[in-house]
Amino acid sequence: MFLTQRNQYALRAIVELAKRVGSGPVKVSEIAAAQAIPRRFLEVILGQLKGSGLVAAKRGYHGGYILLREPEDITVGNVIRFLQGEPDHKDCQNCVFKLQCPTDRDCAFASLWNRVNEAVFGIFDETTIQDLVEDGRMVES
Amino acid sequence: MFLTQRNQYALRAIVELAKRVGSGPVKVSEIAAAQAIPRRFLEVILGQLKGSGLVAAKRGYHGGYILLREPEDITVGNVIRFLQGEPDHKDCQNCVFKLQCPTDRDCAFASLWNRVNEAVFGIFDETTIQDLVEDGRMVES
DNA sequence: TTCTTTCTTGACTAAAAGAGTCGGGAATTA
DNA sequence: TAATTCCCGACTCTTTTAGTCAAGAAAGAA
Repeated sequence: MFLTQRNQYALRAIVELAKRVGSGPVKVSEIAAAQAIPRRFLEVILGQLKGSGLVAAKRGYHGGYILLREPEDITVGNVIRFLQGEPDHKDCQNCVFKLQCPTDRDCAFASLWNRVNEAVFGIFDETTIQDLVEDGRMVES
Repeated sequence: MFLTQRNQYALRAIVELAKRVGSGPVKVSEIAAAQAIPRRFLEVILGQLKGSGLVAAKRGYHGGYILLREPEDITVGNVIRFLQGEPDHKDCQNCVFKLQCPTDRDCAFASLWNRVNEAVFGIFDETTIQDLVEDGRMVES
C-alpha cells in the first residue's frame, strides 16, 4: 500500500533473520524460500541492506546473513528510512501555490504532507521488527 | 510524497475552483494557467472528476467547471478515495507469513498497514478544500 | 442559421519506476 | 583444490504514470 514490493521484501527478510537469531548465518536461499522472495532479487536487496549496518554477510561454506542488532532495537522506520534515502524536497515543486513557493516549501500542501509524513513515520518508528515477529506468531499459531 | 502528480493536479484544480466560487464556470484553460498544469492533461482529470459529483461542467460560450459543494464540505479524503477507487486487497498477497494468509488478511503486516492507512486517511478526512485555500492564503499574503 | 467557444472521448505515445534476471568473480572453509 | 556462498554490475521486462492529439458534440452569440 505505502511500501514498494522491494521494501516489503527487505522487511520480510529482516523479520526472517530475527526469527533465527542465534542460529548463525542464514543463507539468502533459505530466506528466499521461507519468505517466497525471488532469490536473485533478494541478493540485491540484502546487498543494499548491508550498508545500513543492520545486517552483515559472511561468505563461504557456512556463510549467510546475520542481524547486527536485537530485533526489538530495530524499527520499521529504521529500515524504511535507510532504503528510501534522503526525502527529496522536489515534491513541493508541484504544490498548489507554485508561484509563492520558490524555496520548495511553505506551499498550501506543505502542512498536509508534513502531517501525513509524521503520522506515517510515527507508526513506523514505534513498530519494531520484534513486533512483526510476534504479530506473525499469532497467525502462525 | 504519497499522492501521484495526477492526484495532486486534481486537488489543485478543485482548490482553484474553490477560490472562485460564485464567479460562474471556470474554464479548463484558466485553471491550467493558474495552477501550472498541462491543459490537455487537466481536461482528462476534470473529466474523471465529474464522476465524483464534486464538480460539474458546462459547455459552450460561458462554459467551464463549477464546484457542486461548499469547499468546507469537501475533504481531501473525498477526492482521493474517489480517484483511487476501491482499495485492492491484493496487497496482502505479499505479506510476511504468506502461507498463513490464504484469505489475504491477518498477515504480520496487516496491523501495520491498517494503522498507517487509518492515520493517513484520518488526516485526509479532516482536511477540507477550504483548509487548503486558507493555507495558501497565508503564504500568498 | 452559422460561427465560435468550450467541454468530451478515446486512442495514442513517451518516460519513469519497479521488478526481476544473469553471468561471472571473490571470499571462505572443508 | 573444490564446494559453497556472497558480491557486483549490467541487463531486460512490465507496469504505472504522464502527457498529447484529433475529431466531435453542446451551447450560446451574431
